[in-house]
Amino acid sequence: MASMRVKDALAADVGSRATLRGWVRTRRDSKAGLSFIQLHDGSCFEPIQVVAKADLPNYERDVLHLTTGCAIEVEGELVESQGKGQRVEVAAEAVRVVGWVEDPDTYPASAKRHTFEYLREVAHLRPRTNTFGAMARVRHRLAFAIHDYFDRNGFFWVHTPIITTSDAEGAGHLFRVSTLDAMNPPMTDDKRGVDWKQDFFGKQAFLTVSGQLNVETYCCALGRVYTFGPTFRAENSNTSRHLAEFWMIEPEIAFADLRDDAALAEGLLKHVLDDLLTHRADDMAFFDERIEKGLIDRLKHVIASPFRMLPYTEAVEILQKSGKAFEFPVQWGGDLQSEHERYLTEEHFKQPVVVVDYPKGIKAFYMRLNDDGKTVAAMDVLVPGVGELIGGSQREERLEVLDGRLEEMALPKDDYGWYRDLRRYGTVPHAGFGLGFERLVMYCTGLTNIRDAIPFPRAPGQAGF
RNA sequence: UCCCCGAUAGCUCAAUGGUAGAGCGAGCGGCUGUUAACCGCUAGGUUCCAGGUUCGAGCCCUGGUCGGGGAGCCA
Repeated sequence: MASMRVKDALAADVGSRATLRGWVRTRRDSKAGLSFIQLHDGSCFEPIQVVAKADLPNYERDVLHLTTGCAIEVEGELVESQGKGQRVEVAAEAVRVVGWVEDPDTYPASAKRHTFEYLREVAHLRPRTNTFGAMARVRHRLAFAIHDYFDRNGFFWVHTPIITTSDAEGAGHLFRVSTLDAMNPPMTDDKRGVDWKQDFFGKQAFLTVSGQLNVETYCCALGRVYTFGPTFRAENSNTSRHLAEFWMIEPEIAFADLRDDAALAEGLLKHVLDDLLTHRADDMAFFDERIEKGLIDRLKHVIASPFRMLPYTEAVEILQKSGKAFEFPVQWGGDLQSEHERYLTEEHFKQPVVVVDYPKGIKAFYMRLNDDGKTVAAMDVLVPGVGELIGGSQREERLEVLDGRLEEMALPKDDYGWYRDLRRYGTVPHAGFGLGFERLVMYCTGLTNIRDAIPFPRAPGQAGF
């Protein structure tokens, strides 16, 4: 008989026959001559209850020794449950042990509450817990919904490179990619440094920090494009919101300005939240009950209300008039600190806020200079609990202005040859943003540490598993 | 990288400088169509590492390592 997944068994008609395979979550015995086994196989949040009676030939030998984590195969009939808590259960006719837990006393994912800190140390077993099973399914659904939204709106997924030789993307420290012998690298003739010409790519290479510059080229040909892939930052940042390896979604739209960009961000977020609540209602109910009370209502509120657009200059005024004693003073021209962003989105507006038109001095070279000459068409989408979920901008499409910005920031024009070409050959206004996927997962689940929003987190000093 | 806090049983945590304990988990037994089951018993320890102070250190001091919270950088 073909095996059935728990998800389908829970929805199947009473009287159906089923073979189920999965892992034991708990076992409870009754002296009435039967054992209850909660079996999960990852297909959905709920486990299914298996009722194994004492007349099974291996009841004494096997069933009574099943512990949390054992892998089993159960064959039987789906029957109406006599107990409360579940509609159907499996009346087992055979229980086969596929894999035992060798020492139940030290099984790292035993049937008790574990802290997230501890579970990070057993990242290979934590997917068996409620929380991390749910996290994995939510991640999948969010990724699916993102692709779905873009596809429906005429976007094309562009696969930008992971390895880049452009060290000028201006977004933090890079991880070097090299095949040279680190102990004894070839040196230049003057012995002053490593001779990168002899390296694999004939020049220095790194892991990408952003696909933006690359995706802009396809934007200026296909019109609506996006990237969705891993990105890397070699920054020594130790916070609950940063990873050294994270996934980023970067749409780029042609013939568009910052307002179009903000509208896209809002449309995308609302679509994926709605899709998630619809398709992963089981996991979301768990996050709502156990991780963050009121989570579902919060997300529904976000879907229902328009995002608040807030020019940076107004944000500064609000902060200055707030009467709050901030650790860092608020003044026009400086970047908003975490505490400022938190105040705006968590206390003042209590909803996502799109801060736009930042001072040019604190933003990247490629952001479009506004007519005031002081600000650039940049935006940050700030959300309660997570902070900066999205960072984006309208790109500078005027070659002479772009060159002026490069010069201002002392960046070598020659390094931006192909990027500048886009402004020389049929340039158009265009805009885009970067959405941190793990931050989205945090925002949607209520998880408060980004290391719990990705299967295998990479952070300074952490790359086990 | 900076500031603060922490590290004791498989896990979560107690323990005036003087015999290292509990809850959960685990094993065994009891009870029960159970469902975070319940009741009883039992096992389980190089107190993170290296030094130091002391008659005596889980506790005090110094230096590491690792973890957490916050900050910066950002997504």
